[in-house]
Amino acid sequence: MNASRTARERVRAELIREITDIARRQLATEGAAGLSLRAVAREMGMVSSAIYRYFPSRDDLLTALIIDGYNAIGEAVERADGSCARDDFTGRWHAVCRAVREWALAHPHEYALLYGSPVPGYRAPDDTIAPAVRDTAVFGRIVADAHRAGKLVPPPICPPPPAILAEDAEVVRSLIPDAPDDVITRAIVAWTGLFGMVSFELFGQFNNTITHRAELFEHNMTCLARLVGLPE
Amino acid sequence: MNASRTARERVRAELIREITDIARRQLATEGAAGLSLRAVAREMGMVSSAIYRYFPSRDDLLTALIIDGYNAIGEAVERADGSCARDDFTGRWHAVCRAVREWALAHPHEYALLYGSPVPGYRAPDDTIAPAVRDTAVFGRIVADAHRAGKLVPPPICPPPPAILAEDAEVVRSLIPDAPDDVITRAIVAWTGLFGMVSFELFGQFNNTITHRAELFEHNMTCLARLVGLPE
DNA sequence: CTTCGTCAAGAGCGCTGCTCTCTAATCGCT
DNA sequence: AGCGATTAGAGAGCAGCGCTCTTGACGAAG
Repeated sequence: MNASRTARERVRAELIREITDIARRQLATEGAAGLSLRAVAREMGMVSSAIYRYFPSRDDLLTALIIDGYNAIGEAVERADGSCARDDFTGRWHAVCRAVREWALAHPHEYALLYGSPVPGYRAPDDTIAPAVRDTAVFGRIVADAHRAGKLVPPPICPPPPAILAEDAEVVRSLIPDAPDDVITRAIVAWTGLFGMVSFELFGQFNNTITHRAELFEHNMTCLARLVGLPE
Repeated sequence: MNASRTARERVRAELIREITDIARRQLATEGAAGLSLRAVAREMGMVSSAIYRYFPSRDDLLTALIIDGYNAIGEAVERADGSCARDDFTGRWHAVCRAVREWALAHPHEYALLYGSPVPGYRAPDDTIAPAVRDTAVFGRIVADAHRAGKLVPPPICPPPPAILAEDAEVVRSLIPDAPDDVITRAIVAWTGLFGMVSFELFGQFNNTITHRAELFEHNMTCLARLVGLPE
C-alpha cells in the first residue's frame, strides 16, 4: 500500500523535477520576466492548466527556482572554498570571490533573480532564507578561521563601529563566531563590495568603461581582503 | 508659421510629458514589470493604440523613464555635493553616499530599473550613457579635487594595480582627472561598494539580519572613504 | 465492483503588447 | 479661402499571458 502510494508520488516528483528543469532553462534564456507556465507546459506536451496541479502559481515555481539558485551558488562557493588549504585564508577568499563571479557570469538570469531587482509583488517565503545564506556562511567561516588563527590584522583605517551596531553584529556573529564587531562590519563591507562589483559588471554598469573586468575584479577583491585584515 | 507648427508640437510635447508622468507613477507603485501601456492610456482617457503615436513600443517608454531616472539621481547627487564646502572632501563623499541611498529608498522601483536586473530583451540605447554617469561624475570630481589638494592619502594596504588596468584607467580618468591608477581602482572599489550596500539593502539581502541600516551604511561608507584615502 | 481521489484536458475570463484600418482634425501652401 | 498632405485618435483584432472552473478518464482502495 505504501509502494503504490509512492508510485504516484514518484511520478509526481518526477514531473515536478521536469517542470523546474524546463523552467530553469527558460529562465536562463529568457529571464525571469519571460518565464511562462504555458511555455513550460507546451514544451512538456501538457496543457497549461495541468501545471497548476504541481505549482499553484507562477510565483511558486519562481520560489522553487530561487531556492535552487541559492543552493547552486552556495554549492559552487563551498566547492571553491573546499579546494583551498584550510590555513590559506586569503586564497580561500579569492576562491570564493571567483566562484561567485564565475557562477554569476555563467548564470546571469539566475543571478539577477537572486541578487537583482526583486520581482514586483513577489514575497519570498521563509523557505528561501536558509539556502540564501549558504554562500555567506562560507565567507563567514573564512573570516572566523582567520581570526581564530590570529591571522586577521585589520589595518587601523576604520573608526570603531558605533555601539548601536552591536546588536546587528550579534546576529551576524552566528556566521562569524567570536569575531569582534569591527571585524564584522569590515566583513560586511567586503561582502557587499564583492556583490557590488559582480552586479555592476553583470547589470551593464561597466559598459563603455571597463574592459579588463576579471583583472579589475581580482585586484579589487585584494583591496577588500586587505581592508578586512586578511594577510598578504 | 513657426508658431502654428509649434502649436501641434506643443500639444505633442505636453502629451509625451503626461504619458511619462503617469508611467513614472505606475512604475513607482507597480514596478517595471507592471508598467502597462494600456493602463497609462486608460488613465489618460485615451485608447491604447493612440499611445503608440508617442512611444513606438513599451521599451521606448521604459527608455524615457530610465533617462529620467538617471537624471533624477544624478541631480540629487549633484545637489548633495553642492551643499558641502568645496574642500570638505570627506563630507562631500558622505553627502553623495547619503543622497544615493536616500534617493534609492524613496524611489525603489526606479533604482531597480537603473541598477537592478536589466529588463530582459531590453537593450539600452546610447542616449542613456550620458545621464547614466552624472552621479559617477560627481564622485569623480570629489576624488579629483581631493587629490589635487594633496589631501588624498591612500593607506598602503593595496598592491599596485596590474599594468593591464592602465588602459581602463585611462577611460575612467576623464571622470577623475590626473589621478594615478592606484587611486582610480580604489575609487572603483568605493563606488561599487556604495551601490553594493544600497542594492543589498533595497533588494532584501539584509532582511532578517541587519536592522540598523542607516548606521551601518554610514559606518561602511567611512571605511570605504578611508580606503580611497579621503582624510578623517 | 463500486467508490473515491487524482489527473489531464478544454473552454473561458480578463489582461497584455502591438498592428492595421478607418475617420476626423489640423497644417502648409497656393 | 480652399485644397492636398500630414497627423491624430478610435476601434477591431491577433497572439500571448496567468489563472479558474468544469468535465471526463483512470487507477487505487474498500
